[in-house]
Amino acid sequence: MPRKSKQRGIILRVLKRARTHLTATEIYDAERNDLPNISLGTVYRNLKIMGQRGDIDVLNFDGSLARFGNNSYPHAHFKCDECDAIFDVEDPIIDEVYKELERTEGHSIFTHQLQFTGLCQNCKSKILGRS
Amino acid sequence: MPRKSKQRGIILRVLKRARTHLTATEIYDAERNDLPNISLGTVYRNLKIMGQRGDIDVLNFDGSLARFGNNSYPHAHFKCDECDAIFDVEDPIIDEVYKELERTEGHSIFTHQLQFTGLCQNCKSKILGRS
DNA sequence: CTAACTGCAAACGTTTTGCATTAAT
DNA sequence: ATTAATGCAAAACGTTTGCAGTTAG
Repeated sequence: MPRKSKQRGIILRVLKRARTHLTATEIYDAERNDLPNISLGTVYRNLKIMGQRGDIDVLNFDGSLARFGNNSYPHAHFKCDECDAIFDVEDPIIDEVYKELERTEGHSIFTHQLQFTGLCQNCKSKILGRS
Repeated sequence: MPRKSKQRGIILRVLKRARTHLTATEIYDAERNDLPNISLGTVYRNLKIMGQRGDIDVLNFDGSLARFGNNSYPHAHFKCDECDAIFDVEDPIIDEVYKELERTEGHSIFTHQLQFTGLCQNCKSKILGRS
């Protein structure tokens, strides 16, 4: 049975406080403020466990990895092409989409992942000028 | 300006013939039937080019990479948890979803990627018994 | 002839793993 | 006391890159 660990607790705190999704190395760096001796291996081990448990949100945009804390409730992701920040956005996939797809395709759907890319509000005004 | 290459042509043929999406190494292995001396580096180089050109479909499900030929028209993907095969499925995200999200979130959306997981028709009947 | 493309092998960044030690229960 | 979790370092993995030679235009 799993035990509590200071290291895992702090990972979750780091993720909850972050404004955007973080890579393993960014988490590692942040966590060293509190636990200077934590190892990157431990961060990876815990992120894996927490991802499997569903405690956090594991995200692969292009082959690099980012994670997110407090897997609050269903949401999709938006990544800005310009500044690379990742935002949570409303998820338009509802039960009826599952049902309709299951009907047309014949598979049984359990989960989904939805990602958008484009320009975030911030970068948009920088580029287009703040009219 | 880009030139033709036997290697790149065969990659596309391999992808078009494949029943499911392939990893770089699988493509490499398949291609060695025709070009025994092709190198894995060349496969990666070409997959990258073809992906950028939009000739093929580049897919990241969990940190591993799969690709798909003949980027026919917009579709979503379904991966079977049991047999790991990837199927193209109908994409429920339509223009109006973009518009609605842009309105509520304030970002400008250019692209999206949508992936489902679950049990494919085949594995479902294997597991549940062919009633 | 030019330069895009190749094969090869070395290098790279990310993630995983083995092992002896530490710490939660 | 038991054994999950750790730090450390080495290894594994997928991918990229430098280079000299080849090939398409």
